[in-house]
Amino acid sequence: MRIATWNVNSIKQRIENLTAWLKERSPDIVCLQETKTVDDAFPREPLEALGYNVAIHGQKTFNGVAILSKLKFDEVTPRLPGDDADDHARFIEATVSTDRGVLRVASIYLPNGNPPDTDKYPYKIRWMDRLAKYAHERLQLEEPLILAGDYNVIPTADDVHNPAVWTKDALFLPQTRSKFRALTSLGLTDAIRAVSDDKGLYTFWDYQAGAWQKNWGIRIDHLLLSPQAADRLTGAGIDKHVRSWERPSDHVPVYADFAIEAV
DNA sequence: ATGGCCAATATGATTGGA
Repeated sequence: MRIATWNVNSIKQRIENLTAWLKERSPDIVCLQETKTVDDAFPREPLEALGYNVAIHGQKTFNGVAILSKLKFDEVTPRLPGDDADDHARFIEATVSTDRGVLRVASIYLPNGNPPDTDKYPYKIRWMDRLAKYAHERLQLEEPLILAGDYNVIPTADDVHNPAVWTKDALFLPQTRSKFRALTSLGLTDAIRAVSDDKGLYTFWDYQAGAWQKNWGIRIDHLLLSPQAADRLTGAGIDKHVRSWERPSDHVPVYADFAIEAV
């Protein structure tokens, strides 16, 4: 079972890159973020033509998440619990059936939080608290659980080209990193860090200032695994080459492989 | 760190991204 996450920065602008990458990497389940469209306008057909079931939770203009799955969905649930007034489309969870029982996958688009001196930062922190509460509850189910998405968190100084530049950014502030550690400390494993201690593993390069050409990247897209998923992890990687394609997203796909099979 | 981008929106200047 191969499970991936990709912030596509508009599903409509990225549909050709997405289908090309799906053919190349053949993931079984894909979590998408920043689809940036209402559900009625989501391009389902080219994805269904490749054998994917499509679960979407979008909104006009901004945000938007989706899950693609070659396995049939058993349950699909949009919205992160904990704040009924939060109308941003940033979370969708689905379950599928496997030889290890229920496999639960969530596609997550955690708020950016910049600039930190506005109400955007406390919204990010509250969202992280809600995510930790949700994760704590889900972990008690003792299922294979994968929380995959754009976390907008640079976990450590090894995950950014020049840490000093980012010290006052919402993605790297001490409180942000502390909240991320609180999340992983519940018992979640960062799939990429389970397979590599290398520096320079990035998932995002800004469109501006030649960031890609200079490799000024950051690692902010993560797959966090419950113990029951981490125990079955066989590999993980970042498809960096996708950033060099025509009309790229500023993020690239991240994937992990598991010794878990469809039934 | 920024000279340099990109996407959506009743299409022209703004907002959001990270």
